[in-house]
Amino acid sequence: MDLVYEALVSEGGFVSAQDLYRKLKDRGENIGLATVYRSLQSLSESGSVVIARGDDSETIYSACEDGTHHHHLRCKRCGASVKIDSEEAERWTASVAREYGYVEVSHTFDIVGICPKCQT
Amino acid sequence: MDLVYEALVSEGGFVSAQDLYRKLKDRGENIGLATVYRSLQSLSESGSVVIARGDDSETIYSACEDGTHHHHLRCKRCGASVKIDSEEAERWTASVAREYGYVEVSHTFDIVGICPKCQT
DNA sequence: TTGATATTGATAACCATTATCATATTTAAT
DNA sequence: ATTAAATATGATAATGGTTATCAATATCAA
Repeated sequence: MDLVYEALVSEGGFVSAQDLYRKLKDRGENIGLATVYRSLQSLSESGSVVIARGDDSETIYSACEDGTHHHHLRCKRCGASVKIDSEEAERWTASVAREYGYVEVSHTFDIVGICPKCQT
Repeated sequence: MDLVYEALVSEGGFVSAQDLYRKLKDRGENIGLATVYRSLQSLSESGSVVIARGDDSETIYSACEDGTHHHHLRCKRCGASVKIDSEEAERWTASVAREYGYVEVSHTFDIVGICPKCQT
């Protein structure tokens, strides 16, 4: 679990479990794919890893110590992400929910683009 | 394809391909699962069906003729959804993208709650 | 009609994720 | 330190949604 977390931290952005597993194996670590999945799930439950789901069918993970609610702007090329404040958007969703009488409203934002480094 | 579209329209909200297939079969239609997937994909490409991805691993679809960019507030119980205007949120994402120098930024919002009808 | 093209349904293949299980490792109590 | 119980690990099988394959059928043009 520590191994997985460190690898994810050194990754610096979003990465899939499969990719993380491959990189750990390439580095010579003796680790199983199941352990990578288990660790990522535990870490996300404990709040030190955030989960996102891109357009493809893979779930992607990123180390993030910030337990407060926020969102990420993610690079579709390299997976790098910046934490973004979303007060405005929070207020917007709350008012929309109220307007239509929906309760227990939660939201997930997937905001992707190309980061400055990945722009040729 | 027409059959799938009509079934999706009569559904009135978000539903998975598997569920739609089951309902069509239960109704006595002679249709294959592959055709349901193919039709939904074509329809989403032509812009008459929108795609969302819930918490679970299923992709869900909803008929939506509106080609303009907007979002949906969806009920996690019954799949019903209301179209919501998102001007505010659009401006917010655009300004965030500019702030961090990201280009070609797109976003997907998944906003779910419990609709008035499903509140006991 | 007839031949070419496209669509369909059944089913196999795919692939990310999860469950299983025997082994190894850690922990706790004596 | 020893040992027994509890837990974590790695390998691999199983799961399930989605896609690819392919023969059969339907559509269309000449």
